[in-house]
Amino acid sequence: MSYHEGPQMTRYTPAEIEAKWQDAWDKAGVFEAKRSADKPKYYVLEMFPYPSGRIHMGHVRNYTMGDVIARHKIATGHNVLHPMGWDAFGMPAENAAMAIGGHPKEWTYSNIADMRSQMKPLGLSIDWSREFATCDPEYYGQQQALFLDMLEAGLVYRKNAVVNWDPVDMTVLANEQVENGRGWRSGALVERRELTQWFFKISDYAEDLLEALDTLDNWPAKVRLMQENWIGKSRGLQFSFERTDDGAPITVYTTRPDTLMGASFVGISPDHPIAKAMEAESDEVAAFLAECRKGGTTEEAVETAEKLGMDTGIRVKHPLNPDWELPVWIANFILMDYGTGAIFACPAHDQRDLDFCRKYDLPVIDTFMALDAPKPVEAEAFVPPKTEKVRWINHFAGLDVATGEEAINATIDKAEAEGWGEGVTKFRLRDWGLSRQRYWGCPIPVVHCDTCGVVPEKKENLPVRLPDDVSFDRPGNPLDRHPTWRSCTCPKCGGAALRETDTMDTFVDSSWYFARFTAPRAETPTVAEDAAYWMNVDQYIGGIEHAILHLLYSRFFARAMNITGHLPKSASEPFDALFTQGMVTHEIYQTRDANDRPVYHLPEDVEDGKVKATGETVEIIPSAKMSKSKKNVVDPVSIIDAFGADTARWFVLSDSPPERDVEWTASGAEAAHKHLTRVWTLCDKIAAMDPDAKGEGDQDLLREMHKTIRDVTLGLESFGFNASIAKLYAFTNILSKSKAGAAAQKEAIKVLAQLMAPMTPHLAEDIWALQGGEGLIIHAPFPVADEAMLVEATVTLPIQINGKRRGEIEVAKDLPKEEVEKLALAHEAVVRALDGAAPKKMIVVPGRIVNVVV
RNA sequence: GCCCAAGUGGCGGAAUGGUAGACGCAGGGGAUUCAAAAUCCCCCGCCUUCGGGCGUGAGAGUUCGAAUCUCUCCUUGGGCACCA
Repeated sequence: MSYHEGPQMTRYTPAEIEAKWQDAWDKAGVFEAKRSADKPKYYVLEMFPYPSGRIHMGHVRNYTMGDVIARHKIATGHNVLHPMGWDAFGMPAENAAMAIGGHPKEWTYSNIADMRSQMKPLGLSIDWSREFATCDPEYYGQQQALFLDMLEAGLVYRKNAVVNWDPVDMTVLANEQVENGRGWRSGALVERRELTQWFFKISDYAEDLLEALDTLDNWPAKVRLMQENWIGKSRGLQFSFERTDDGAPITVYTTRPDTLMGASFVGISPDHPIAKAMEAESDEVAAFLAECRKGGTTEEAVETAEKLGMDTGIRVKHPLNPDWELPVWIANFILMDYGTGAIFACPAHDQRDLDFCRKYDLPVIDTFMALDAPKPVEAEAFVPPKTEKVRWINHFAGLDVATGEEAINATIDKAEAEGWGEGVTKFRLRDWGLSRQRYWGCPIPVVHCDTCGVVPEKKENLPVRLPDDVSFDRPGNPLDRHPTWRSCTCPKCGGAALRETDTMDTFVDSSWYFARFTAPRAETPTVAEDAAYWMNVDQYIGGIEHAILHLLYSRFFARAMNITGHLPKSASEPFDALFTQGMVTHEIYQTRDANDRPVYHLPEDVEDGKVKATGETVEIIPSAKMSKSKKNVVDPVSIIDAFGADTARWFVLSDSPPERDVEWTASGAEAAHKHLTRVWTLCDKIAAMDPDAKGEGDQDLLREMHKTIRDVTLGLESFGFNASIAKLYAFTNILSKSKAGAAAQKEAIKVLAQLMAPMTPHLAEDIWALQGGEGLIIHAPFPVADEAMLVEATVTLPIQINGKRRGEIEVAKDLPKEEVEKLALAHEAVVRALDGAAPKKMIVVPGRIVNVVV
């Protein structure tokens, strides 16, 4: 450290300075959000975590991004709300109780305490006074009040729906508890079984939720597209097939009515009323339906299951030709939830129908063929885009060459004119089933009374609290078998009644927490003035895995909360801007045991490709999402202990664009730390300069400084944190080599600290203090680039020949096109390429490029 | 099976129609040091007959010009309604 003159250099000791500044922020209460009219408000929110007990690098990345935004907004004069809470209900707590004993409540609250203490050293700009957990009775009691208001508003109802049923454990299983069609604990083959369950009428809002996607300009296009596809608006034809017996007609819905002449059979869902009626009378049908009900409830399980069918013996008449009879089959791939639960199959133009027809030897009839290479369908269905023109065979509306779209419209028009069918709009979106047959969730606040039926609990009796004395030694819902909890009095007649034992889906908890943060201690779900002031969330940040369900449910809830008076109309779209960040990944280190089974090793136990303890060589598997089972995890706490929070923060932002995955590498973390040490040392060096010392290149340094301000700011405003950091690296290089005078260097290092402050707030505060900055850096106005310093007199124009770069010329910024052409033609590379001939064409894009076509 | 993304040097990535590889890691060379660590400086896509040629998962297309736009395919990741 003796390579330059000056006082004894200090060491960069993050442990000391980080604690010091966190303490200073706390004392000054800088992150406490208060309503005030003097500044614009800014609400930044990261998706709140599930309290698993340990924070992981994904959390560090997520919360650091939010923190960068929050700190930048504070520095640009905003009144910032940046809260934190816990998505605390859910299955893992019950699983832990089953596996290791204890109570979900104790497990959860102890995890929250652990995670909070791991999170605090990161120095996040969080208003901890607003913290809550969704399992706090103060929170879920308000959620129950919301539920009652929604019930009253007609947004909640009960109906039957299928669940995964474990016939051995006699319990409902979550999708993730079904492994290869078997229950995770019992190993029994899972069945689909119907239960009466509670639903939110999200389908009432299908059209609105779809249309409003267009207003979400600051959401990723891919998220909007995913939601659009999920809502799945379609226009099709609904009509009925008359039966040849005297049974009621079978109503079908199809999005491809134009293929009606290619109909092969009519298919009904195993859950269709006709199938169910037959089940009671026929052992054969009952056995077939039992077969269809094997397997889980997921769409994936249903769609990838082997296609099964059974001829019901029922025959129907083709609507266009009463002499044409079609068989009615029960088919396991038809969903009762979509359309009418019945279809007609056109195997020539639908692969699924074709597979089915080939298997069961049903006819395949072409209805149209390609214009260029017409050939009958064999093993592959012919499914061109609906916008492609095709040649129709025997089209009943007289079409010859037309697109699918045109044919669909013609068919619907014809059906409506002739009165045998109508064009209808349907949505793929189903109502939201919120019932869960589990303990650790928000109790649904209704009672079942023998005389009054289903009765809402009175609001003054909320919260309906979960009982603490429960056990998890048996499968099933402990609320069901609790000796006394269910007993209550009917709010309506005062007679003896039983409580509902279903609890709410945890997605309900996370569908309004953002609104609760605006008034977290209120005796009502929200407070009008606070909601009006803080909503909407200006920037929401979270994982892409929540692109559909969580975000769609939250959008629905915001609407429901508006009509029940808990949110203003303007908050119907609660998230003004959304950013979906990528995961943190790491290589996987694997060896094999005596039985050739894989054994995984923590990164900290591996050195130079060998297991430290045994010297075994590890196999390196490419980076994947950090997971405990693969042991490719790096504990943020140990990184903070080794390098400090600023290093961890700097690294998770530096190496990859925020929306992409970032690979954690030990060398990358060390490099980040090395860089921060370098900035620290540079600060010391500048502080030690004679304040009056003159130098050379002051203007150049300041010019670069202003360019850096411009570029870093742009990065901060557009989630280009990695780009901002690259510019900060570059400017640090320039500053450390600069021979400028003391005043310019001091200005430069202070601005550098300010630009770094959102990412490395502790280091920045320390530099600011050492360089005599006024107050806390977090309160100092963010630097603004001076436009005058950004203007360049000349510009370097690349010269291309046939689009390939072959040279460059330096020209005045506003040199006329003709002059540029002359200079380009005089360039030696151009002269050589032309070899005396005239150029075919010249493209001059002022200030950008010259392209000579020869 | 269906829906949505992503693919660029040895590695992470930059450039969103205009100089491909900014910035960082790894690597190589040098300075400093008794030596090392640390630090500092320089080099660093591939091939080359030193003219240049090739190069952004593969193949085609649009354009004066394509990593960027279009189509087909391959691979990887996310979601599929009871994981959160």
